[in-house]
Amino acid sequence: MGRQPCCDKVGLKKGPWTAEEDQKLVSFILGNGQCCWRAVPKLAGLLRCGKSCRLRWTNYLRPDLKRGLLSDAEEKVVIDLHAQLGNRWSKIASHLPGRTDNEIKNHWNTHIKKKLKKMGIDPLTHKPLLPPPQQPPQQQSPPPAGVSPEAPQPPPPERTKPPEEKTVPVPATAMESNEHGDDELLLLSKSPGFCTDEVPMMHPDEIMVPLNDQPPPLPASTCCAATTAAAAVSTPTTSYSTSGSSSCLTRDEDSPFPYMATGLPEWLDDMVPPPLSPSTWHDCLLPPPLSPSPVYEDAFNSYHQFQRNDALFSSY
DNA sequence: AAGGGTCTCAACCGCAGCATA
DNA sequence: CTATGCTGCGGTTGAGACCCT
Repeated sequence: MGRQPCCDKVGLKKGPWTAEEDQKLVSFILGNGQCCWRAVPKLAGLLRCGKSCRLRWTNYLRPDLKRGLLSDAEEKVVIDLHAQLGNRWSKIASHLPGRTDNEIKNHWNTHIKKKLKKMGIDPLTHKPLLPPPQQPPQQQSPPPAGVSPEAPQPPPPERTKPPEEKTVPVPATAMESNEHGDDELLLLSKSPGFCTDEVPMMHPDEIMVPLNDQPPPLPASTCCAATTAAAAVSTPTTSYSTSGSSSCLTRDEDSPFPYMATGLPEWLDDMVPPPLSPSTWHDCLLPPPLSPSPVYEDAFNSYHQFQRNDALFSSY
């Protein structure tokens, strides 16, 4: 009945990851692609459970992550989307390429919540904070600036699904703030909505690196197989360029590929081991799909779309 | 300079829904 | 159809960094 347990949880390490563990995990994934997380720790020689590996990769090691604080524009998008979706961080994150749900959640709790309270806005309801006691709930005052007047009540804090959310509506304020660029926001809203954990299963054979149309140039020192693979092992949402023109990654601090912007850590230099043979994967679990993934073609096709989105961000 | 308080964020926990045998 | 395992997600925690007195 059922499946094999993912891990026995006995003798597994917990707590902060060491550089050595990071190295093992990155090395393994760059060399072998992402297959079943359950099998990763065993194959990578890690005393961690697959869940922990997945989290570490998606929240910290993924090469396409942006680092640093959210920009004002990103913050605004988060606020608007939160007004629509509530605490559905993964959905919100899917609209912010290079950001993880965990990162957005943290930023919300540590920065945005305070900011909104300071502005007299209830971060839960996105309505003006009620003045002390004896106040009937749900007053009808107009919504504050930056909050969509038509934004429905965010779902209750519990994990209940909002009534309808097939298409995430573009925040009205964002739309209004961009009269001539509606299509760009629409594009944003229609962009492949990948949650940060929804990294497509990949195998090195699947990695497709755009060769024409000037892909983002890599720093000379990092133009190695590892870097290329690192750049390619990413969700389609990350194939955008953060620069407004051409396709160069010029803003280091905003680079979706932190290792590219700052140079790969030394330990990545001679990383990328020979990939596991399919039979090794087989030994562990299912064989990975070996045909080229159309996902990355789509990603590359939407390359310019994201360039436009970036322009939109900078116009806030 | 030291001690204490506050803040930040990586990582863990546990639940819900889905997949599979 | 049922039992069990897996994955994804949101909430929470706690160690380290930072700030203030």
